[in-house]
Amino acid sequence: MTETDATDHRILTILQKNGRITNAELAQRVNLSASACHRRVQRLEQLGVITGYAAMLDRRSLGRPTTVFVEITLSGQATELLEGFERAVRAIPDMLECHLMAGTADYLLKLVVRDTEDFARIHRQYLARLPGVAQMHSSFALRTVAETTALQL
Amino acid sequence: MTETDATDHRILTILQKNGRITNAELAQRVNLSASACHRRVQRLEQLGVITGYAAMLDRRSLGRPTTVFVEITLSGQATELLEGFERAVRAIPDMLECHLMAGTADYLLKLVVRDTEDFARIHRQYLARLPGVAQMHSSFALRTVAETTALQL
DNA sequence: TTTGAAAACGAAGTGCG
DNA sequence: CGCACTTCGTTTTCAAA
Repeated sequence: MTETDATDHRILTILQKNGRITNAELAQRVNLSASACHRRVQRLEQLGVITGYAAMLDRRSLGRPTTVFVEITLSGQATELLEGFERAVRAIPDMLECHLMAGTADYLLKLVVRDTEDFARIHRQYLARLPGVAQMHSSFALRTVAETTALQL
Repeated sequence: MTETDATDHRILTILQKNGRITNAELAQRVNLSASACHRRVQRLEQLGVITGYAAMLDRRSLGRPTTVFVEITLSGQATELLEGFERAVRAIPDMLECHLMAGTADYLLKLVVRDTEDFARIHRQYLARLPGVAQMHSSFALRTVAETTALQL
């Protein structure tokens, strides 16, 4: 909690938007010398606050414009059942997120697909074969109003 | 639309996992000369296939361990209503995603918060004040099984 | 112990064959 | 498309506060 200060937060805010900024420019923007700034970034990486760097891609250009959310209820709450389900879930291609939700042992999955036909194929090939499923409900996103991974610090 | 070949896909797959890899190493891993590889990456950036680079942060370290999904039904479908709602939604802090869903003019929001109390505050301050809302339902994630932004190419 | 200046090293980007 | 060269950034070291 007290392991990151306000300057760290400024650094992280910049790096979330521009993960490839040069250390020299980053240092300028947070009013530090290059070496002091460099040491802070290294420390944040070592602490695991920065887990890595990623290129952000345009889904549309790559033929995955469609986001689908799938809600799944399992037939029970036994640990074995959940483990088997989760193992199978991890094998689904283009599955971006899977959350175990509070309440009724529901899972919420987020997938990105080419089109409805592509989703039908994924459904047949993967979703319909998931073990221990009692109920499943899929919802398509018509339009994404906002989508980011950047935390506000 | 945009023509990308198998080598581009290999480049993108690597850059999604390691956005700060050096051009020299990237070139080696895809069996290209440094200059050829460099030109491809530049082209992908220029085409908008690569939209940027981001540091990935650990939410837990930064005190935002809790993911909440909020489903909202509006009281109508008038363009004005949607626009007013979306404008207000964009002002919510720690809102990572907002999707307009097919079906019943539902919105699905994803937020990351410190704890349930923090969510209660955000609810009071922002969610409860959104215009045109007929129904709202919030669900907490107990555990995140999988979470990535990386597309499988 | 922490900081900044600067050197040494390595990578990126350009232009030319 | 590849090579070589120039420029620029990173990273280490060292000295000082």
